[in-house]
Amino acid sequence: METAGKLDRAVGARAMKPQQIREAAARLFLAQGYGAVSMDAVAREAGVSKATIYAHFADKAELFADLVKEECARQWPDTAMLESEPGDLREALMAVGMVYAELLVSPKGVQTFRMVVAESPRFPELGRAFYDGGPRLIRDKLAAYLARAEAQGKLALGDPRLAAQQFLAMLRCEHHLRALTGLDPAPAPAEIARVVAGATDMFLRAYGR
Amino acid sequence: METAGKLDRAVGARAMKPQQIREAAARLFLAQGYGAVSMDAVAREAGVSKATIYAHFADKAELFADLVKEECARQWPDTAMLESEPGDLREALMAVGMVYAELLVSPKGVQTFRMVVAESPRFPELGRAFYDGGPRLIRDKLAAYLARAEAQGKLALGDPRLAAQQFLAMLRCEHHLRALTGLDPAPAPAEIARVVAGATDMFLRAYGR
DNA sequence: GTCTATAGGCCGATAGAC
DNA sequence: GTCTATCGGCCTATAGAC
Repeated sequence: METAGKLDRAVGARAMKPQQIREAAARLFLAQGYGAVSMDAVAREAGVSKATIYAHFADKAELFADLVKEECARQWPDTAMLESEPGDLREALMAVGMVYAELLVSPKGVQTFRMVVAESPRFPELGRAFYDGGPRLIRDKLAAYLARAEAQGKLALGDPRLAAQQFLAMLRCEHHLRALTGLDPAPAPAEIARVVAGATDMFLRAYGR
Repeated sequence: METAGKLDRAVGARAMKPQQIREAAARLFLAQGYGAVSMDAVAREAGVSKATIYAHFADKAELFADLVKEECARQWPDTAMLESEPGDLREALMAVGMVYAELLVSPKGVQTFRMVVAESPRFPELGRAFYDGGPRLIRDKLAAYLARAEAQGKLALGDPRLAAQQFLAMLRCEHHLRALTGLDPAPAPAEIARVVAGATDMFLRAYGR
């Protein structure tokens, strides 16, 4: 197609088709899983031929692993608020709790979690990318934040890392479980807020001064 | 085979082959997932022909769903301790916490969780069977137990159900996450005990009297 | 780089003998 | 009920033209 060819050169979009492929494959794989998506389906969704896919990706496994790893790296929320000096603790816990809890039950969050858990036996790299880039990172940042708050006399923790784990675990609540099992794909934001407030209250009752 | 035929009749084992099929299929499906297991593989593992499988199960989907549902119903631990009158609270929380936390990271527990989460989009019944038979049941029993303890003046809860969720969520901890993602398939029992003790301590600090 | 066409294999499910 | 043998289809991956 002459027009498309000229457009490619006009915008310097050498990586246009590869990008189309990545986006189409990500949509399909995340929604349906590795085994249920055929390369024909990816080609159709991307509007290219199957041969074009194989010109850019070695095989189906590489395409899948590439995309899921990318999704693992990108989806995590901004936690800059945990790097500043501790101000109002309740406010900080509510804020970080809300963004994390909402991510957990969001469509993207649920799909990514599903793929990683389902395919990590065959793609061990996915488990590593997901855990290190997400839960582990957040836990470390929160643990450091809590330790600083304790140094300021605002908390009485035994083990900051354990305390961080406990708070985050309370966010991976039944709403998360119900979203993962398809029983409640989209919990109401008010419900999420209630759980986050509950976790914050309980955390401060146990560890606050 | 004459001998096997006589044996079948001798022990009245009309359902011998079906049982072999169930066990073989359960092993393979739980370990490798729906898409990765072929009916040929099930036949080989069970020591029967493919046609025999289809004489007992309508198709691959039914066989899979049957087995996973069965596993969902069977695996949950005994929670009779939550039905008696509340005695020592710390002891009860530690006991129920240990059996639940150990189940969560056990090979069977991890495999079942993986299958349910991975396949619930295509098999919604699995999500229902898992959630209602497991997490929901335990949560309801624990909530009722905590409410009775509160009536005895042993606790000061806002919402018993929320409190039960919080305690159980702390058991679905990072060990669970790491087991699901294949990063740490078998956490040390001492590590589990530490998490359960931590959850119990924190719970009693927040809600105890 | 991108296409059409196809190789080559495996899979789910069934037919028919016993 | 159980087997052997096989069908039709779909899937991954590639060859070869442009």
